[in-house]
Amino acid sequence: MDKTFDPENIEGRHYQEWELSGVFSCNPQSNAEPYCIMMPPPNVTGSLHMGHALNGTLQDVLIRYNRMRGRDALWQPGTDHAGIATQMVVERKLQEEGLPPRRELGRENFLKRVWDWKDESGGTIVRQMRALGTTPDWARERFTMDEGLSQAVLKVFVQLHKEGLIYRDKRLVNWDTKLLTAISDLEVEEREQKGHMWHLRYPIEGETAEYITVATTRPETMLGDTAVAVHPDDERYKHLIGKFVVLPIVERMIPIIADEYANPEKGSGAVKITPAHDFNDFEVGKRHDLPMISIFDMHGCLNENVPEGYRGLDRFEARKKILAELDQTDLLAEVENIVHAIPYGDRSGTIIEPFLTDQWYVNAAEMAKPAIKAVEEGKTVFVPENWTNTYYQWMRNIQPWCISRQLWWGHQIPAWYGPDGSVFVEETEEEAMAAAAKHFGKAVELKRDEDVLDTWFSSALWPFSTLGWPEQTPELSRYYPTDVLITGFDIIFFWVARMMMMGLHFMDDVPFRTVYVHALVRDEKGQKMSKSKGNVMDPLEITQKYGADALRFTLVAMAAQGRDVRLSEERIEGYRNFATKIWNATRYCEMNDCLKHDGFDPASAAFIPNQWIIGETAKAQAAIDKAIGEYRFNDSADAIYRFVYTFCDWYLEFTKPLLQESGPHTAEIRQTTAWVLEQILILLNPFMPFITEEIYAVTGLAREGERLIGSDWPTYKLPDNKEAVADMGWLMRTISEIRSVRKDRNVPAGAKVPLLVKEPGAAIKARLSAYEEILFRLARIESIEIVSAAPKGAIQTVVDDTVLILPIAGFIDVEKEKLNIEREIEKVEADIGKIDKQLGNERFVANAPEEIVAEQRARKAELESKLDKLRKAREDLS
RNA sequence: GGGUGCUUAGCUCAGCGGUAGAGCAUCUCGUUUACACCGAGAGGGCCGGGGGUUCGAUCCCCUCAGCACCCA
Repeated sequence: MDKTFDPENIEGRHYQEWELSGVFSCNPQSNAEPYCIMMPPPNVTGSLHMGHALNGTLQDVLIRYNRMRGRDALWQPGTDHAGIATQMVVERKLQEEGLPPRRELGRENFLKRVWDWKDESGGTIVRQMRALGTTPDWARERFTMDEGLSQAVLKVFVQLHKEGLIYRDKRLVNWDTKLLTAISDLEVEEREQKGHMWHLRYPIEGETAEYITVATTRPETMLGDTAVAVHPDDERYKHLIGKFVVLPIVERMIPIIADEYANPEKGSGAVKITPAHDFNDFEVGKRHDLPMISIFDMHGCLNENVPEGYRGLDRFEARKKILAELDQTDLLAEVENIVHAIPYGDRSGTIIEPFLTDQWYVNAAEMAKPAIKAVEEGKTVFVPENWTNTYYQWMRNIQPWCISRQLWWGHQIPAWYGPDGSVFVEETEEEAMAAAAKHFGKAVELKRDEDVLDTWFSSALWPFSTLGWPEQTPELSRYYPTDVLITGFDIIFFWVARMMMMGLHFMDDVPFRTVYVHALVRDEKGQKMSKSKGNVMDPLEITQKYGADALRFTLVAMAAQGRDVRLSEERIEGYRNFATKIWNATRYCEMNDCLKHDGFDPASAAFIPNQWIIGETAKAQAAIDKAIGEYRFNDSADAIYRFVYTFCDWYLEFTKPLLQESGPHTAEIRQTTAWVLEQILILLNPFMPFITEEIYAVTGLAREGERLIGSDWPTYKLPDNKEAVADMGWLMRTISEIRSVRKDRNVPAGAKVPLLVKEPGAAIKARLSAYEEILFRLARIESIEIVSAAPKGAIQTVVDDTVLILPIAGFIDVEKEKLNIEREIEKVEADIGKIDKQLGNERFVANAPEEIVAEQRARKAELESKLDKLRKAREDLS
């Protein structure tokens, strides 16, 4: 074996072997209990970032672990067509290549180009996931625009429409003036910005020099004002209600109305109402049956509904011009500097315009009801559970979901319009024609709705559409509901909530039993990684530099519940070193002929250190099981990490001297070492699949054709090993204490010293003799002698209640030594004082659990014995 | 404005009613045939402030301060 592990050379090879071996595949025919995870489908043309790496690693740990535990594991992979994002990329490409924009190109030609782009770059992210060592069932990979999934979309749309849960409505939407499409309220990002509040004076009709002042952040919308509202109880304005103002510039007469939306505390207390361009005003307009005058076109430029001089102006130019004109006519009362939130499109980055259009909506409030109930009843559980509140809060205040997008890339809405505008929603054009013929009494020409559906509409079906729905496939009945969904909190609303709604409606059961919500990956300073900040870490570069195992282990080790992952390269380097450590431990095993354990039964181990390390192996396994079962990924990583260090630092060091020459336990030590090494490989495999697989192969621990990925997760049946734990605990404490004393007194590392033990009991005597060789080597001791008193100038120290004496007079300063002991005595006295205070408290003794009281009494006795010995040691020094 | 987190060693973070922990960093030592991508040892903490509950609070409750994020 080489001296260091070289991940780059072996990762690709092992991955290929795994994939070809077929272990990634689920097996619907098997008798094993199924275990299923739906991969959140990444954007088909995207590339892998750290968020994907974290998400994928956690899922892979669960899948590998459960596969090893004998479950029939299905990790369903796939990609999402990402309507807006993908269409934007292709449109930008057209521009770069000097080609005509999409509307000139025509729908068919444009879509062909998008598909070309999808074919060209579509595999990227999926290939990149392989570099991480993730093991989804690639053969079942799906794409949201696959035929089957598209069929599911049609069926769902049509059925929900027939049930009245999807409907067409004219209302205000969030309109993106750059992408020229509606977007959902979730795709709008509010950004705090400095701006102005302009106070405008509107002349009252029929009065000279009487005005009502309204304040607005968007003066350009005044061209669409159809009322001024005041609060019904506002004494200042009561006399004006029912009168009219003359809208400046436009010269339109608009009423002064009473509505509680007007807030008397804010500004002048009067507010302009523009029902076609503000969500609140829209509601006011509906209440008062006001006209809704739309003044913008889809590009955000003023349309024919405004005075001639303003037509065609961009909304922000119009603002300047209006302010100038109002200022000139002395109708601009005041300009106030304020900070306010402005809506931006999360994709386009442009300011979103509330815009009055016809769109398709899902009655989300209705569909949310069962989805809320399911979580209330515990059918789906969030981990960490506080996300439940976030889910409820959103679901209980849910707005109609606008699902139509004025795009071409996506699922075209299955709605056809007749000559009179009546709509026929059917899965196919033929059915729509038939329905229309029935409606009109004759065949008519129909025009299909040009719009497509929000991408999240199709991904909401993912947990059942990927399993074959609407066909009743064996997979559908076997794997739905899935076991767990692993996802980031940023898409709880976008995706998780919608899957809940669709799953319950069409499958009559929740899509997943558990939702594990992980945090965002940030940089080491806690900043969100972004290309513009230049702080992104590319998972592939990291993988090349440190190995996929190191990255995976780091992500798992840092995935504590409820915390963001602050990733630093140092940490990754540290876990790369951990991998090297295991590699070198294996080399040691190889050199010492510790790679075979044929027929070894760990329960039969006779040598105490062997019993102990075997017991520790079982403890590590139990800790990993517990941690993974509770989705405490960081704890699982910690458990295996610690165990590997215990094995290397203590067990291997204990047994080293015993392997130098043949003794009564040599054979069993070799077998135990080999056995524990193999257990480490298995237990670590879900976290670090490459290095463990490689070691398994090169050491010959694997039998012909066997791979760790397909091996069984262990469970151990072992005899009680309390004695071994006690012995080894004592041995480790003793060695550490002697090392510490030597170091404190600057005894040269190479110098061997005698160890004197003062009047030990029978048990300690036995230990001293049993582990003599180990003590000699690890504590650099040359002899052990039982004595009844310490010689002059020797160091005394107490382990448990045994006095250890190191006659190293040459290295010590008696005065300093006295101080050392004095300090130690003070510490022990303070501890005893604390316990005395507790035990002296009647209420403690009466109320505290018995075992706590007993524990404190025992501790006190131990400390007193120690104190006694320390005092004697102090006397000996003087 | 409403909500949710967070505040523990120099840094990044675990822990969470009963003796304060890890990694990294720092300091010291290291010709021991696995490993310097290493080992051994050490230093370093009013567990954000204040109140309460409790025999006992870093942990539970209230409150204040600061910092994040989400929703309006």
